[in-house]
Amino acid sequence: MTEEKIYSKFPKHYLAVDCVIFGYEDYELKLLLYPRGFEPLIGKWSLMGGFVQDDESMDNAALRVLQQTVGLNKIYLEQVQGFSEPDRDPGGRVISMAYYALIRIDQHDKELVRKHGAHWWPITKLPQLIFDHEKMISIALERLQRKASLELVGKELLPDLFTLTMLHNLYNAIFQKQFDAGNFRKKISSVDMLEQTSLKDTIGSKRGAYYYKFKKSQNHENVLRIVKQ
Amino acid sequence: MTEEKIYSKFPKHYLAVDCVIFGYEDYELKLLLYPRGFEPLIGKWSLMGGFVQDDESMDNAALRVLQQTVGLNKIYLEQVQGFSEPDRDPGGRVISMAYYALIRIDQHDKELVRKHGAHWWPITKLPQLIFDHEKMISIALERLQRKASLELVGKELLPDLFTLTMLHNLYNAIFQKQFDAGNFRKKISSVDMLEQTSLKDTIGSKRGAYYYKFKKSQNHENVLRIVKQ
DNA sequence: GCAAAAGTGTTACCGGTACACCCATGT
DNA sequence: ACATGGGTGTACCGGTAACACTTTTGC
Repeated sequence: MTEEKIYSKFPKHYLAVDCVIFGYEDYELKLLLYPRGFEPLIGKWSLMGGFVQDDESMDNAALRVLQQTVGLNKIYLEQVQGFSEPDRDPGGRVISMAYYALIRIDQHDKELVRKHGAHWWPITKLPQLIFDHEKMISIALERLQRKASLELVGKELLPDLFTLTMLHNLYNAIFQKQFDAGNFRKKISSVDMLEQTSLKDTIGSKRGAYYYKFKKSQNHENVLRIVKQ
Repeated sequence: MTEEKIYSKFPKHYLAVDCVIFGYEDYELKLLLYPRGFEPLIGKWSLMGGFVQDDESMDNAALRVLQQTVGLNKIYLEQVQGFSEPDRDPGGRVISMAYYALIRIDQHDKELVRKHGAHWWPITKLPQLIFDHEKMISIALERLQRKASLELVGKELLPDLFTLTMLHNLYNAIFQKQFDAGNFRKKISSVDMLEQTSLKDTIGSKRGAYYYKFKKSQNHENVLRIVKQ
């Protein structure tokens, strides 16, 4: 019994993935946006996306798109939500699955990104976007915030070595608020996930701040609760 | 410029929705499952599903499927996650979006359900299921638990009038644990969402327990935190 | 010495938890 | 009267938030 025989009376649809690509730079959470490369709405700012192929899962489609656009292949990725209003794309009936990705701005392939005309936008000053991409971003940000409040993100957004102040600033950027420095520090120390190194950052401060790194064996029992849910 | 001209070089896919239908009865959280009606794996237990049509969103496809299978048209519904492994369905390449629904077991069309051969299964004693449906269920349950810990579910699962004990038992069933009765009661009272009626349930107890109902204007500011996230 | 960032300590308060206790009523 | 579930009160404990304070170093 072939596929055609079984399901052939049902309609088929174009299926896309759209990636909300988060990065962190200059005390700001940023998003990588692209000028759309084809009609309709060619040239308008857009999330990077692509169509799902026959032999790949949506996760893999998103990874492939990211590989092609930022030149990285080990990327933290999370499914966000499906978008399927019949008229969401004026170019045709396309169902899209939104993903969010976390990447290190300093690690991605800048040349590749430049060639596409892409640009890192601060999350607080986004341009107008096509279709339902703004909605995708706002839900993706909520998801990132939830993850960050439970899990200690940073591994995906900061350099291998980082100071607690850098982590603190990252969290301020993610939640758009000022966490108390002392309390934040204590909270972080209470979960046993970071390892102090003997190195110090002497650029950002006079006294110097110890660099930390993530422990190899992540202890997933210890959950943070940076903000109340 | 027609749809064909723009996107025609990309593949199309079958797109389905599968519904995790939660109900509550006899102190247990239950799931409505169906014997699959066609090959492959005909007769095996399965979530109720259906294919997305050209002119409907996935949400509407799920609502249509629910309408056709339990005979209700105002149903609480939430998207769970997309499933797209190329080989997840041996009958063909089908991407599926899982949804969960909350319905009142006493309100649905029992005759319609019986005709389909469907059965309400306690969440603790599920049969083997086809494809990745067990995964869909476990994620849907997590989502339901999260919603219930933040929002006070009950409107969708209990009768219009209910006692605090009934709500307590519902929460015990959802979280598979025993909440302290006194503390549960206080927590519920602290969020201003229920209205005490003058009626009493005199069947379940000798003293009698007041019936409550949900207030018209839900105060979404007041969030519960039944369990820590 | 002073400014500036790193890092520690202190305290008051709030909310969760455990559990004891009283209440109303049918038998 | 007593068993049963409904409903209330209390006391302890731990986490959180606000904020004062100390440390180190470059200028």
